[in-house]
Amino acid sequence: MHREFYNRKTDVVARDLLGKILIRRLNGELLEGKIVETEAYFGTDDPASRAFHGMKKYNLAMFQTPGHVFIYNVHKYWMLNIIAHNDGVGGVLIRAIEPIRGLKTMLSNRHVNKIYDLTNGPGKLTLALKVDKSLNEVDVTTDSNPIYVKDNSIDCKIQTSPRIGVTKDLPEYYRFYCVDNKFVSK
DNA sequence: AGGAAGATCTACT
DNA sequence: GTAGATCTTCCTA
Repeated sequence: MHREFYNRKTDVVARDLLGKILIRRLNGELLEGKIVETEAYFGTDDPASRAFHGMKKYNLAMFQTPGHVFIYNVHKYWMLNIIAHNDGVGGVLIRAIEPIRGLKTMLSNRHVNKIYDLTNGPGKLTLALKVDKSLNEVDVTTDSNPIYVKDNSIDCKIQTSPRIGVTKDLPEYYRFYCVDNKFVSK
């Protein structure tokens, strides 16, 4: 996906990322999944955002070029975000993917047997894809990188809801997911 | 140096 | 449905 895709309003990009293919290059193998659930987070106006308290060492990626990855830790798990904004600051949290390729490796990375439990949550999918802080600030618009996003036609009905797990949410709905998809988080 | 918070997950009832 | 585990980072001293 080209840079301009991410250089738009954060919630628009979050919605448009549904259906796109997330690819992780790991030890010469490609692990792929279709994005089926996302959330938009903004800058200093969004109390749930990691950028709410301003620029810090750990959240620098949030303030930089759209199309890069921002990785943050919460409760022992790594969260995968893609920076997307034009006027201001923002990022898209990848909350769930539908595994397409490299199932065997993902299952062993997670030590589970059931594919519906494999990548249906932000902490689960980063474990399955072996994503951690070392991938912070990687550019997902470059296909030779260890993690990137490929275009794909949208083939799901989109639904919105309040964001999950946040203590101080905004009044608008900023969670987007594919209706009736079995790989969306619960 | 210590405490608290957090965009979570799992295992149990 | 609720509790507890667990880790990275920040804040205060």
